[in-house]
Amino acid sequence: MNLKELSYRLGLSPTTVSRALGGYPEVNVETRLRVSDAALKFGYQPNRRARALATGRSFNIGHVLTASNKNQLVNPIFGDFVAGVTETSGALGYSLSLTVTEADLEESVFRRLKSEGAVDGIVLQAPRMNDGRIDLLRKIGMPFVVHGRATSVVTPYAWVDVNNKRAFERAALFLLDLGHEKIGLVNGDETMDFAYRRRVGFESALAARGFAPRPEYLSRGEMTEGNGYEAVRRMLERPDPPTAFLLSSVISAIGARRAVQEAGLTLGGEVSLIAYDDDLSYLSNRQDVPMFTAVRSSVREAGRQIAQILVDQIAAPNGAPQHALLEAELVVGTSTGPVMRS
Amino acid sequence: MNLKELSYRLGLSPTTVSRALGGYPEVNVETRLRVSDAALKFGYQPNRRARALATGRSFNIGHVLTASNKNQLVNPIFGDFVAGVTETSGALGYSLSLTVTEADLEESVFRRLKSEGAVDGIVLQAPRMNDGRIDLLRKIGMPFVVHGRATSVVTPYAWVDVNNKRAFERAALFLLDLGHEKIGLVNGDETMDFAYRRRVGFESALAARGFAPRPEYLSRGEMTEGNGYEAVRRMLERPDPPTAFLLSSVISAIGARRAVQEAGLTLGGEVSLIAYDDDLSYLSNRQDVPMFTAVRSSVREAGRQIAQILVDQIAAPNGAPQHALLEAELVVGTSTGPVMRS
DNA sequence: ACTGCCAACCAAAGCGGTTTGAATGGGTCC
DNA sequence: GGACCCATTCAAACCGCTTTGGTTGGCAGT
Repeated sequence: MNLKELSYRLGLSPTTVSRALGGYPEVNVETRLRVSDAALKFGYQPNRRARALATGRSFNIGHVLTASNKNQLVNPIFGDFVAGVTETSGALGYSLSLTVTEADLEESVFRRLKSEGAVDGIVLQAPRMNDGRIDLLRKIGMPFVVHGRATSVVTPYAWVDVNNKRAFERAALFLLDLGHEKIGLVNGDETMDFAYRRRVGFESALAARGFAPRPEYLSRGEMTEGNGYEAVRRMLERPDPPTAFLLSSVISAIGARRAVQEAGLTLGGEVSLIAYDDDLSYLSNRQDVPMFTAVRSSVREAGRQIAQILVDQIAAPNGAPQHALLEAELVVGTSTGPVMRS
Repeated sequence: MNLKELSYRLGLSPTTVSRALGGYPEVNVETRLRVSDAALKFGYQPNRRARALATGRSFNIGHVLTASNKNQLVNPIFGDFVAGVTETSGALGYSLSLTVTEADLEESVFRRLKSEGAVDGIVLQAPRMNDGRIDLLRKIGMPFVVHGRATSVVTPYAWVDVNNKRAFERAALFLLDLGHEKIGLVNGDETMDFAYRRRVGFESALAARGFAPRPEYLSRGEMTEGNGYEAVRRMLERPDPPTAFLLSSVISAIGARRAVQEAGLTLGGEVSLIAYDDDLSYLSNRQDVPMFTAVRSSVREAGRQIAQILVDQIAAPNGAPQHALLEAELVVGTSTGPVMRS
């Protein structure tokens, strides 16, 4: 069932039927009703491909996954993030279109998506501190919203980010207030902007209490269970081990918990731990009393806001770029306690 | 830059340019070269929307996420699975288009995707034992491939599945051979087909050794860390606790590990544990000696195969439905050991 | 009765490709 | 020299919708 067929059956022109369904005012109320009844009855849905061609919009928003051979890692937040984006974009009539590429081909993929007209806008994930993708997208005129920010990009762009600096500052101050002076930071890959900001927040808290950061208490890397385990194990093996840890993800925190337990120590006792919690659905830290004390911000909610901003941006490409800064909440769980003097 | 413009600059008709780029034989070699050079030079890419309309194909494959209000859970394998699908489908010229919907609206979403012509085929995830979606998709003539199977659907359809029965049978036999007679099964939601098959495999192994399944050693539910923890904790609190556990996912296995450690027991010592490992990239169990003894099959690889089969199916909708049964490997890690008599 | 206006509807021109059916022209064969 | 073929190329139709720029006819105003 297509428009021509439907309009023929109704004894109307395709124009009128299209307008009736599109909600245009120059259609008689009675006619509009007749049309929408018939559309329902015959199960008519405008063909998306034809609509896309006629309107010049694809009703797709794009998201590019990069997977180099070295790094087959899928971002653990991917699922929840995408669920959030899709939830909102879907309600606004857009679907999310995924592409995978080698990391070094990402820019050519953006160019292709643009010249093919495959997507109307792009969601940019995991910006690095100096991320060339932002300028590229602007240059080729592709609407986009960044999940995160890129410190060294100065021209304005649309973004949604968590206040990572403040979150880690608060977390560190919380530990310092409990008397912990030796705090290990198990950070993400610090070429990533969020990881850089987290370290800045951490060090700013230390400085506020008169402490200097100690390089041997810093670890950076992919946020996997294994890396969390290794980092904490190594630091605990030091002659002067940290009494507390700040972890960049619940996943690495799980590895940290393993290392702590293997060392015969207990969380919330000899060792305190605060994790950054993206509120992933399959790794819930939302028990009555959370297992991990955490700074928490829902990555799913970030996805929702990004979709909304992106669709706005597509509708008004020349409007001022919107952005949103989400504050993480500090939830106290069982993994922290006052420092124990030995 | 579009076809008309490009052909004008080349002094050729759109027809010839289109054919030259499309690789049709009736184009002079020299002309073809001239055309592809120019296309490269001007950065010409056929407009996807126009191509879609002309060919009647969208070059999208669809995947529908369901998220009811009760169940906001994102399948933990989602990220890796989607990465696998996209990897292969992308290489074949298809992108993956995601939609989210309330679970009870899923069928109407399928119908809409069909009548809108938004996607050329669908990847169906997480089939239940009696899954109406399979018959629906067949009925509306939408090509699809199922990730998993649906026991009570008898008409043939395309699928890729792991031999879940065999995997759990082997895992259980391995534990039985170590002398474990009291084995707890922490299964997924048994309305899901894979979970059902896993239990069948488990019980078949027990039967082979002359044991009957004990309902108090069975737990079913979402495969979260929390559920793994709870299930194992409860079973360990029994007067006659299991000496070994079979877990349906590494995520619940992580919860299980927590419960075991809290009970003051050690994995591979008083308690053995085997997990089903989907080989998720952010929860790697691929150390030199894996942490968890596991039956392992890469969900990403399954995604790749599904994409290939689906694209084949789209090209030849009337061909016999292909399928693939993947065998899981049993990898021995540190979480299992012979039963300890008390 | 004539003009002007407005509500309602429609024909036709795109959108940018692919594909059908035909045209062109040089070479081959007899 | 004429018929035939084949290799190339092209004009035009088509995919199914949106949108521009009318057209129609009834009614109010004078």
